[in-house]
Amino acid sequence: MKTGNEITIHDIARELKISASTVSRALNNNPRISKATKEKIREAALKMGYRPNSIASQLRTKKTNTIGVVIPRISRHFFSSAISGIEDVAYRNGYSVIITQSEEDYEREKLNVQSLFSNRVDGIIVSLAMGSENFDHFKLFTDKKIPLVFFDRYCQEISTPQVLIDDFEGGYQATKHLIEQGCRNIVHIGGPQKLNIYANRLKGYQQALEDARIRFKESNFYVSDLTRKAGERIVEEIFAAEEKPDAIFCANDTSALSIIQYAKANGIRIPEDLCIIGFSNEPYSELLTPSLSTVAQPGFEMGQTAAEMVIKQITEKTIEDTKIIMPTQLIIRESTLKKQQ
Amino acid sequence: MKTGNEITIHDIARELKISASTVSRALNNNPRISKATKEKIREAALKMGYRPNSIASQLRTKKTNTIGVVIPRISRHFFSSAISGIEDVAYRNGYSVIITQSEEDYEREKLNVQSLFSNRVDGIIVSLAMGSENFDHFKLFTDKKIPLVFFDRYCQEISTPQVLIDDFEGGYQATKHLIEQGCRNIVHIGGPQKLNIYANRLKGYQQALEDARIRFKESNFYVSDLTRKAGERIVEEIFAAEEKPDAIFCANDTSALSIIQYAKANGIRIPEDLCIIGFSNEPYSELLTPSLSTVAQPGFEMGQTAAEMVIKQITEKTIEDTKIIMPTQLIIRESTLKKQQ
DNA sequence: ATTAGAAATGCAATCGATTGCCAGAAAAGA
DNA sequence: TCTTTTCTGGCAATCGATTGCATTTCTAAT
Repeated sequence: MKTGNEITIHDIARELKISASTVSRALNNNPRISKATKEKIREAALKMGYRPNSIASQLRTKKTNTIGVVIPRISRHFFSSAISGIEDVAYRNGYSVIITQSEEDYEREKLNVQSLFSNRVDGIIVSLAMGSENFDHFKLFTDKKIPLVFFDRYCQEISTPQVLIDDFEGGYQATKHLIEQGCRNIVHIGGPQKLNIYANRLKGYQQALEDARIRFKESNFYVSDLTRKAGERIVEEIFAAEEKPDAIFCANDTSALSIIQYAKANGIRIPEDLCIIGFSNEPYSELLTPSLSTVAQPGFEMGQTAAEMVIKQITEKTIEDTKIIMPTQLIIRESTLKKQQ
Repeated sequence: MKTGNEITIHDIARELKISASTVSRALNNNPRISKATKEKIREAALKMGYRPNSIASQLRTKKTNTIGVVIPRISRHFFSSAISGIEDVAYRNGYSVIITQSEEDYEREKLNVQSLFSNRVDGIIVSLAMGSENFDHFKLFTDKKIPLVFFDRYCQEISTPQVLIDDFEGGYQATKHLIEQGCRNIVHIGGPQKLNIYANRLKGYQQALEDARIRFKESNFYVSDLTRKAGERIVEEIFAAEEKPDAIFCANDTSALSIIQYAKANGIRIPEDLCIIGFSNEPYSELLTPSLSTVAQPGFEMGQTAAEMVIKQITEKTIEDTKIIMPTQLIIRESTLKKQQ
């Protein structure tokens, strides 16, 4: 009871007139300690209210049992599901999780990564910010061979495990579905093409057009940051143009929402005049009127997989370079489902 | 360069032929070190790629600069906003944040609290799980005088700072608004009454009725866990009964959503036949058709305030017992706004 | 030139748990 | 009975940064 208040293994050792090493080993269930002694020590530890000081242990073992997470924003449903998946796996394996948000900002992402490094996390899971231009901040991790796993939004320049979804296929299916509904003049509102996910959704869209022998028109492709505001701006632009589209495939639900609201306000009938499909299956998409067709991403499972991958790398001390691609699921709702024609 | 790869203050000291203490002090900007030396040391540190080992520092100073957070679930918009508020303040003050989810489960909450304690967080911010029956796990913190702040859902038995919203007033305003719309037979669907927030919303409802000289009927009050499922069950029960209500005040938006969907499916007109108001202003509530009236909570600001309070207690080493009550905001939308009569 | 006093820096213990190596005791074999 | 193994357990160094106290160096005053 010397040290302030905190009970240490030394206090237990003194109490039991044995050495601290024995206490440490007993509590870690080391086979070198006899059953009887272990029992005695555990009992004393419990009685004295001992709580291991993980900081001390971390310093000595150079393991923090902590996984860092860097995501754009926690409030997006896809990411909060992913976090739940990460936590699920992490806690079951005895890891804590430190979550940080970049808020789509490069500087903030950099700071977060540095802070996680200083906190000596055993590994990190990252989904890039839209604003990220440079990836040097990850060298901190790759140089020291600290496991790094990207999910959803990754960076090609760094060879490290990735958990992705099949954005190409998602974009393909969404577009194909629109074509099957009879749409021919399909606009695509995409995100920053620096990000793999948006580039692939575009490719899927283009491929579906091509397979249906519909020519891809540059003028039918818009890029934005996919916020609601941007959606509102773009939809006005679209409908101010000469030729009106009969369908819009948005790279996320947020911009699809803007379109729906614009359409409703301007007497454009959905899906009769205009079909709309989004991406991500935000919780609200099924609640809209008309309900929004979209492409679902398995957020929770992606989080789980990413966590399993970092933990595997941490424990096995192997830096692999596996890439896991998870399937998307086309969800058809009212916004694209024309009545039997 | 002895120790593996990691640069320590000793490496810098050796390089510059000075002592490690001087390096430490210089990097901490201690006034006892001369400007010239500081400059020299900082330069060397930068050049050598030195990264402070915060674990070592934490062990020595017994400060982790980390705040733990325990919330029911990250996916609820109110909580993710609160987290953003917490992070905002925390990062600006040099703290990391460890977030854990109880998923409304008592056992999980207990585990999370214990884990945060073992991780030696400098303080914790908690919003209780619905399932919490017992609060002994917080003794770990209160006994050791580690700052603990409750927000939104607190526990009366522990005297510690709280950041709350004015649930009474929120319930009162919501009910009063319904009465002003001409509703007289108002049902309230509340949450577990163990939780202060739901008990207070009920009280506000009752007070509003009383002030309008409407008798509170026990049969108009339902308790549930406020999930969508529960909402569906209850609404059927309500409309199976003899006397139909002309308004329903739900303690959250999720159950209000169930009601709206039931009403739409059963030809009950909103707001003409039935007014509905929720609580929390989930992002989807404004997107519903009809859009849902609700009571907004300042989640982000509550998070900020809670974080400021823990940090204040950490730095000033005072355990106060302040209670901050933040205002709610009634948001009137289509689901309660009858046309001019 | 000398020395009190201030300024700058160094020494060594410390935080608490872990672990390689060593030692005593008991068990087994010769 | 004596030597060799096998078990248990202890000693002391270590992880890297911090800090009270001691020491050296410098400034300035006599």
